[in-house]
Amino acid sequence: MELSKNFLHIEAEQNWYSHWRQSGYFKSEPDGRPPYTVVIPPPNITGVLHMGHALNDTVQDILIRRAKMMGFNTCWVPGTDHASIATEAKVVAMLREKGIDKTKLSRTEFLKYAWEWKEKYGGIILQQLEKLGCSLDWDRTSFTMDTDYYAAVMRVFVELHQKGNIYRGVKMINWDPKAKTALSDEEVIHKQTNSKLTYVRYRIDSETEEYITIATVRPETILGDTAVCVHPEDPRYAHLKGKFCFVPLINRRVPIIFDEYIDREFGTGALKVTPAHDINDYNLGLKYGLPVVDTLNDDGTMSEAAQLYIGQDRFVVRKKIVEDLRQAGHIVKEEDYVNQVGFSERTDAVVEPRLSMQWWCNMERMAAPALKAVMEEEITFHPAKFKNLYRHWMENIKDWCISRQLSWGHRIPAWYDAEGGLYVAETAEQAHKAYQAQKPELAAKNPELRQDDDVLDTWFSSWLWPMEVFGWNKQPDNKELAYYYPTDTLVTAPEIIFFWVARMIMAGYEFMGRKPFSQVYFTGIVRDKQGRKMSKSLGNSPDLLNLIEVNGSDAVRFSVMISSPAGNDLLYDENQLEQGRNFCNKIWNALRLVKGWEGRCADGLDDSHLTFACDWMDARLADASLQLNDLIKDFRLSEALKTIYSLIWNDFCSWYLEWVKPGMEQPIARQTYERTLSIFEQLLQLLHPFMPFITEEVYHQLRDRATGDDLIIRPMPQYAIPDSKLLKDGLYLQELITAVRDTRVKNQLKPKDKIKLRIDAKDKSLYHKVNDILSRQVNAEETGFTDVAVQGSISLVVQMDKLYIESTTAPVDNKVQREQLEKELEYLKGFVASIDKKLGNEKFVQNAKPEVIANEQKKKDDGLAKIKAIGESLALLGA
RNA sequence: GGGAGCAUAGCUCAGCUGGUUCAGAGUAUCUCAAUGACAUUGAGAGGGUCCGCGGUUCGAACCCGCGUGCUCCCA
Repeated sequence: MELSKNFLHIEAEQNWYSHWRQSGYFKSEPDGRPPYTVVIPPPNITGVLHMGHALNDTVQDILIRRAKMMGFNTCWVPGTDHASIATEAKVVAMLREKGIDKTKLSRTEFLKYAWEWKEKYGGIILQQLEKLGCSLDWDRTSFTMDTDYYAAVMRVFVELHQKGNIYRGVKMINWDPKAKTALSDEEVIHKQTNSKLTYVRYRIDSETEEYITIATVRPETILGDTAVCVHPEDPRYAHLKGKFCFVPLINRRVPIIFDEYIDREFGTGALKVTPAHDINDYNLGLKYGLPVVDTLNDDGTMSEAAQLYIGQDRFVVRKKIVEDLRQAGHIVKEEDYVNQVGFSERTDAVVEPRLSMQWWCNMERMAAPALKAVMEEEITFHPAKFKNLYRHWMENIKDWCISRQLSWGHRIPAWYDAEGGLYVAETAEQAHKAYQAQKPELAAKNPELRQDDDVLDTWFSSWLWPMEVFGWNKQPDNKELAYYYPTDTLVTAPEIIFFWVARMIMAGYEFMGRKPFSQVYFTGIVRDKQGRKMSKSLGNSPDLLNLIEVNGSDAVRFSVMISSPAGNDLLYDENQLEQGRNFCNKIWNALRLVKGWEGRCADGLDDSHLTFACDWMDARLADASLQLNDLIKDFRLSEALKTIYSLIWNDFCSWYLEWVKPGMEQPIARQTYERTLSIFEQLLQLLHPFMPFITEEVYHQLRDRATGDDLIIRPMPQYAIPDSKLLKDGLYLQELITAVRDTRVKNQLKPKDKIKLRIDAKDKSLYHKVNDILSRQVNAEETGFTDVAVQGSISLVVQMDKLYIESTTAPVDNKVQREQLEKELEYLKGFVASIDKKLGNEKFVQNAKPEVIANEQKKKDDGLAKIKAIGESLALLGA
């Protein structure tokens, strides 16, 4: 059958993905082989595939596919995350479009819509992973709100509550006024923002008209002020000790307090204190017993307590109040000011510090073993630099705010009775039982319990991922968990090292008593050409599915991997995509070439002149393969891909195939053909984890395969360390060919002009082996040895050998050659002189290692020999 | 404010344990090449103050200090 001119990726991708899947190659069951397990970082059900996933999931697929060929029982577990805030926001928006107001729905009704939404859209991202070629075990697909998973989250909550690590309390939290929920510290993104620093004067309560001026970036919070604070040693304010002042507009009389917390350099050195709306002010309030006036509603509008502007948005009020203060003569000045403002990770609303009753998880006890595991490399981080970051966070770990004022998620398993009594239990029945046992009278009279309205932070479920996907909760000693846990490699982004990685490690030790994974590989962040992070809001993320459709999955995988050094950010550039596409084309055409020889195979043909080529290519294969082992072990995947790329394009296509290629219409020896097929197959195998589709397709095009002979499951050969002499000889042959070609071009010999090549070499053994190849590659009609200079020829020197090119067609231009040789001679003389200087340096000879000195001596000898050879050639020219 | 990292060709980056690997790759640029697996190609060329200044050393892109610029994390 005729091969198409180009690789047709769309057909190949559909074909092979379904073939792999139907053949059960992605499936894993515990057996006698060693396992290699990866759990996917579960993408949000709201998400669509973007460049970040492409990078992250390609890396995982590479690791899995390679491990599979290495003989491991590989298991890559897919799944999705329910993503409370993001999903709830999507569902609310969808309802709004339908004209439905969420607040008018009961919880049950809302959840019905949310589940419908999940069923409809939640699987899209998983289907997109198929397009990328991901070899996930689809039968194991998990979701963080599956029934069993949900139960596991309940159990964990109750256990930690019993251990005293989970408690309920009022604290200052980060409030998202758009989503109307608490956020953890990790969900707040601090951004530099251009603000205004407003100087406002407060009248002192005294006989004379006296003022104290404070500076603030949040004038709307003035209405919640309950003190003004200055530094005790600040001479400017020493006279105000014991005095009071009036909050402008509302004339609240508040004390002037003195505390060393104040930065005297900032603003005027006087700080307004608003305990309800700033964490530091809150702490001051606690210290000095200040009242807390909460001037904001949960949606970010002013509350009744503010007295003014009630019901108006905080940002509107910020402008209005400055105007009103100005009218009243309280504004001293305004300055431009750049500060850090917290934004909600999910809704991008400006986060409001707010006092609130929430559920908390104390992490200190769980942090200890988790920190130790990473520091002592029970779990290794790649790159290791993230260990520091991790340690810093773990050593300063704060209580985790785990409640969210949302409906979509795991509802907090806490129930309250009419008297406010609390019952934490995995189920409502258990809670009721506890209620009846503890308060029989009340329970008889008033049997109803009210469940807490809040749900848990999403990460409070995903931290159980590596254990719960194998059914930990239902049966902690089950066969699967025993076999697959701890998993091998977690591949994720450094952005979620605290959110997720650290917490999974803690959960692993806490509930399984063992680490959840052995290695963590942190990929970089995908950026655009200008170095900006790819994001939906910037719109600089290309449409991945479209890229795959146009260029092919392999080309996309190539493009994200080739420029993704371990742990560094990836600057995505479309011309890498082109490089990937060209690479596919190159491989495809190598296939077309080799296939073209199939019908020209001849038995009994002497191919001894090609033995060198095949032996050398085998050695290169072994050489590269051993390098790959090390690179992949260290997660240097982009370098690994570069190594294979260069092996295929340069060694195989540019050199090897040219060396063994039969002449036009000429037959090829069957042995050479067979060896070429075998080499090609091995190259495909090395490349397969990176570019699975084209390699599988070409593998099948090369030969007729028996059922089940698929590249994806072909065991990787073990390569022995190759003969270094062979490798060196190959390089030397390349150098010879390049030098002669170069000389031809410089002397204006046309590619088709025939030449005669005469070689003056001390060691002729290599030439005997490669003469035929050399002749063909430089288009020489004759190649032979000589002991003397050949008159009227073009001469060149390659390492220690002198070569003479005789041409019948082109005139020999002495001048070009002379200049060239003289230039080289000059360089060599300088080179030898510099070594002489080194060797003449007594201190060098005394201090340097013997092998370094020997090497210098050898370099000098080689240099001198070359100088001699060039000198002879020059003498010949001068004649 | 605290901490971490980075700076090598126009661009993106390798360069491990200090020594020749005359500092490499890919890409971009320039020149040449048209029946031949592939122009999605081939053969070549040019392109570097290894950020600056000091120090250690026989010897520094590499180790140390200071400076400059950029990035990230935490508060």
